[in-house]
Formats: sequence, structure tokens, C-alpha cells
Amino acid sequence: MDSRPSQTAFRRFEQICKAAGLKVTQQRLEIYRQLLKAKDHPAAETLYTRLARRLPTLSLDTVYRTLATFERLGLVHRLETTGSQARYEALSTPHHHFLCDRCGKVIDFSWEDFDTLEPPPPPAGAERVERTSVVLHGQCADCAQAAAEAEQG
Amino acid sequence: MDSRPSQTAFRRFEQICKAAGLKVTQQRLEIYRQLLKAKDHPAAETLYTRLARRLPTLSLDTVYRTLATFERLGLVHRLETTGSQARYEALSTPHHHFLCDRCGKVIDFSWEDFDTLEPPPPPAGAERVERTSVVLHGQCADCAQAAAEAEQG
DNA sequence: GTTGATGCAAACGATTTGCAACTGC
DNA sequence: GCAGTTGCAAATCGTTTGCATCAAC
Repeated sequence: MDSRPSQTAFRRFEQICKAAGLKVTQQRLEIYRQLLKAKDHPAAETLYTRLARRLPTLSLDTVYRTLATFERLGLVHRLETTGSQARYEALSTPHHHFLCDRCGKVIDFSWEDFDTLEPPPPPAGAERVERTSVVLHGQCADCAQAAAEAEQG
Repeated sequence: MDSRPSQTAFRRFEQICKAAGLKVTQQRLEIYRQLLKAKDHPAAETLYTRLARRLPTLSLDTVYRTLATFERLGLVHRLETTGSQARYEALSTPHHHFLCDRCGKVIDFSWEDFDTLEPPPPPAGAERVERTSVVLHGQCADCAQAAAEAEQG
């Protein structure tokens, strides 16, 4: 099984950049590549750390700026979380998120029964609904185990 | 129609505080009252501004501290948003949120078909699900109108 | 009176911005 | 070469913390 993102993703990436009048820089390419590869919804700083080896001169502000640009282009999503850091994911097939209230871990999941549900009408005061997502709050396995161990001493 | 929160909400509030060994201070009471009254999921600073008239010596840090305390007690929820400020709401009947991606407005709505849906099993890596919420992303009526006017301008 | 809560000011972490040097087109 | 992009440093914003004073119990 080859888990490398297909070349088409980068073709599409270049096309979108050019269509928006944006230059295809090395930084943007690498940040996008890293985000496609990441499964853990990294924060800007996490991405920065991971890219530091490959791009030693990269600066954290560029990561922030690039992520904001990508979000505007619709290439990435900024997740809604309760933590202090914003977390990002590359756009992919629709899915939902489990959010650990203790450590902030995000776990993707799909939920067929929900996806086949007729979407709700826009509530009063809302004009247009562009995206529907389910967020599950709870405790992840790691935190549950840590809590159990702490209790038993 | 009397929209004042019932006295029972405050009885319950005092009980919860005392049970947790917390003092029932004027600040806590007023912050809780304001949050019960607010329909717009205010940020800490918004609450602070609204309370400034009634409590001139109130400080913003107290609002932050108090909201954190309330959250720990389960009296309020911190909403997951994509904005930079945390937003709060007093606990009430379960409902969901529409989130305007442009201005950050939050609109409550209920969705019976969803609520009657069998909840999904905890995804792999998740131990326990404590809360399930739906977040709709889109554009609110005000922003849609502003955008239309700007275009036709 | 004791203990925990508040207000103030200062610290902090995440993110944004101004600006000069640089790079893709 | 020009316009857009980067890296650096400094600024900003939301939030947290240390500490002395104050209020609830």
C-alpha cells in the first residue's frame, strides 16, 4: 500500500495557486505536502518543527501566513477546537472529529447514518450552510488509561 | 412573557458552588446571571463590558477565572469556534450551533432528526464520548446581505 | 479569623504585522 | 524587473499568573 499522496493533489495545488495569482514557492509546496501527509491535525508550530529539517530557513510566520492563505483558497480547514492553538487539516473526504477534552487529541471518524441524514434547514438568521460537521467530546484511550493508573496509584 | 431566568437557576447555582466548596461572591453571581441572560454566546471580554456598569470594580481576569471555574463545575460550556476568542454559554437544553465563518456569529438551533439518531460508537482510540454536537458552517443573513450590497454597490 | 476570591500589574503564548531582502514568473 | 513572498523582529491580542488586599463563611 502506497500512502503517498498522488501527484494529482499537487497538480491541483499548483492550478489553484496559479488561478488565484499566487506563486508556487518551495515553502508553500512543502507545507502543503506536510499537511497532506499528517494524520494528526497539526498546529502551525507542529508543522514548523516537522519542516525545519527540510527547510532550515523556514520561519514560523511563513507557516502561519501560508496556512491562512490555504484556508482562504479552501485547500485546508482550520478545525474548531477548545484549545489555544489552531489546528489544521488538508481538505479530504468529508469526515467528523472526536475531540479529547483532556489532551486535545483529534481523531477522525466517519458516520454513515449521519451522512445519509437529510441536512437541517438553515436556522433562522442563517443564510447558507456550507459545511456540516459533528464533534464528539470525550476522553481518548490514552487519557482514560492515564486517569485509571493515577487513581489506582 | 417573562424571560427572566427562574429563581431555581440561582438556587441550583448556590448549591453547586457550596457543594464544591466555593464561595458565592457577587462577581460569580453576576457573571452567571449575565451568562444566563445572554443569547449570543459572549466572549469573556463581552461579558466584562456588559457587567462594567453594574460592577465598576470588576476586573477582566476575574471574568476569565470565573468562567474557567464554571466550566470545571459544568455550569457553562466553552464553545469550539475557529475564532481567536473563546465563547461561552450557560448550560441549557441540548442544542447545536450554526457558525458564521465571516463574522463569527453563533446561532443556536435544534435538530430533532439528529437527536433521535443512534449515537455513533466511540471511534478507535476514543474511550468515552460525553457530548455530541453538530456544527453548521456558513454565512449568516447579515453577512450575506452585506456581501450582496458590496457586490451591487 | 481563616480561607479562598479579587484586582492589579506583569508575564505568557499564539498569532499578526512592518519592513527590507529575496524569488518566481 | 516587478509583484508577490519570505524572514526577521517587534507588536498585538487573548489569556494566565504572582501577589497583596479583601470578602465570604
